[in-house]
Amino acid sequence: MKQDLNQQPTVTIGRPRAFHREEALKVAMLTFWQHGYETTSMSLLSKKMKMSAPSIYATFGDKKGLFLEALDLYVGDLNDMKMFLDQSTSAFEGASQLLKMSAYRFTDNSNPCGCMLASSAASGSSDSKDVQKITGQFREKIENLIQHRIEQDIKKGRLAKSTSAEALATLTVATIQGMSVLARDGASRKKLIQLAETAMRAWGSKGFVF
Amino acid sequence: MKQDLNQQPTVTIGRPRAFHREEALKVAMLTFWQHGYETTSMSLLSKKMKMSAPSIYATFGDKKGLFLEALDLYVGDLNDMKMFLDQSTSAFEGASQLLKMSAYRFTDNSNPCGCMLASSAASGSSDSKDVQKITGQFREKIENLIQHRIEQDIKKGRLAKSTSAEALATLTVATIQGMSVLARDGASRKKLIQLAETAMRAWGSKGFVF
DNA sequence: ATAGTTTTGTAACGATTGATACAAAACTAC
DNA sequence: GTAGTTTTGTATCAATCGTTACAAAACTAT
Repeated sequence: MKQDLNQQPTVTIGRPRAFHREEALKVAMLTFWQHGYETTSMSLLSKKMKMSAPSIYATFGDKKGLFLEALDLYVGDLNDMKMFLDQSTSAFEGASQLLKMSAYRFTDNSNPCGCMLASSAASGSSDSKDVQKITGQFREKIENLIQHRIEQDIKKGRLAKSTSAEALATLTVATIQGMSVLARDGASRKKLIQLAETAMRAWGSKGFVF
Repeated sequence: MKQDLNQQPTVTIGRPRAFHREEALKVAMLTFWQHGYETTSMSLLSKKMKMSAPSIYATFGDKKGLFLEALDLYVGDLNDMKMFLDQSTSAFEGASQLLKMSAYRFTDNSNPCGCMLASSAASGSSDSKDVQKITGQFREKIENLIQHRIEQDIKKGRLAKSTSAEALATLTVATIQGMSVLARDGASRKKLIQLAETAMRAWGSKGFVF
């Protein structure tokens, strides 16, 4: 019988940790979300996470490793997003919900404004090119999920054969990322919801052929 | 008779400058555009501009002053944008052209990818809050210009009275800013043009009531 | 030629950057 | 109690950050 390697031992050896890994990671996520990857200093992270620098390095490797873990935590499991889209009554409904959820998340007072994926590595020095690339790959994956969901509806005849799945998927992602910019400028939730609804009008009448 | 105070003297006193102010400023703009405000170092600027740090400081004040001048150079005169919108045959046509011009500019090989306004201060440390605010104010001004142009068409009956000028203006700005994100991810010009056209579909049939 | 003015290049400033060396501390195992 | 293991806190590393002091250089005016 196979052992569960993810299970951590109930009794650990050595001096016990003074912090909770997942909680500290969440704080790091929020800090990067607020201030960006390169423009967040280790000293600020140390203060916010209430961990000394050596503890952070021992736990997460280096700054880049910490950021990438924080980014994974922010994005979550993309399979969940895929399932959400698949279970939506239509591609239109799924994309619409995605936009509205983004509008809510980007203006949640208990979080920084906007989208961490959009802002935290929007620009940076040459040293951070790889990190910028990773955020772009996340966007690409999300766009592909949406595109595939739209293609399903086209095949089913739920959307016109002439529909460009790529164009609508691109619009959805671009709207989310643009929404993030406005959210960071201080745009209200109401305004972002209105933006979500307006963008969905590009799909045609409620996204139906009939 | 009034003197032209903008005219600089043909004969200057002291040691002549070894650089061309406007050319150096343009290089600074391109560097900030590529790497962002806080994530561009003075040493990189010094190298790219081919000016020593003291020369940069004597000419532009400090890093923030240099960035703000570079940002003004990037944005250009907003009156020009206002005139462009006013002279467009319709608000729809004006916004459409704006999106397509953005798609071109954001994928121009002789420039960095994307929009300097969108990426250079998308996030930053607490020290750069004021700079982030200024980029946001530019976006707000641009959105207002578009909104007012739409309101003109509504008054003229060229757009339905039920049209939300704010919603369409917000969508336009959000699309441009989202387009910038995709451009920096490496999206093709063709894809961004398609995005521009798709977003304009939210206006309804060619933006006409009739 | 000399004085006055401005820019230049060098060389450095204190502060902060990401990252570590090291020993005391706090635990388990035997 | 002693050995072994891991984390902690302190103190610091070299490098870079934005910025500036200062004197030599290059010009104009008289």
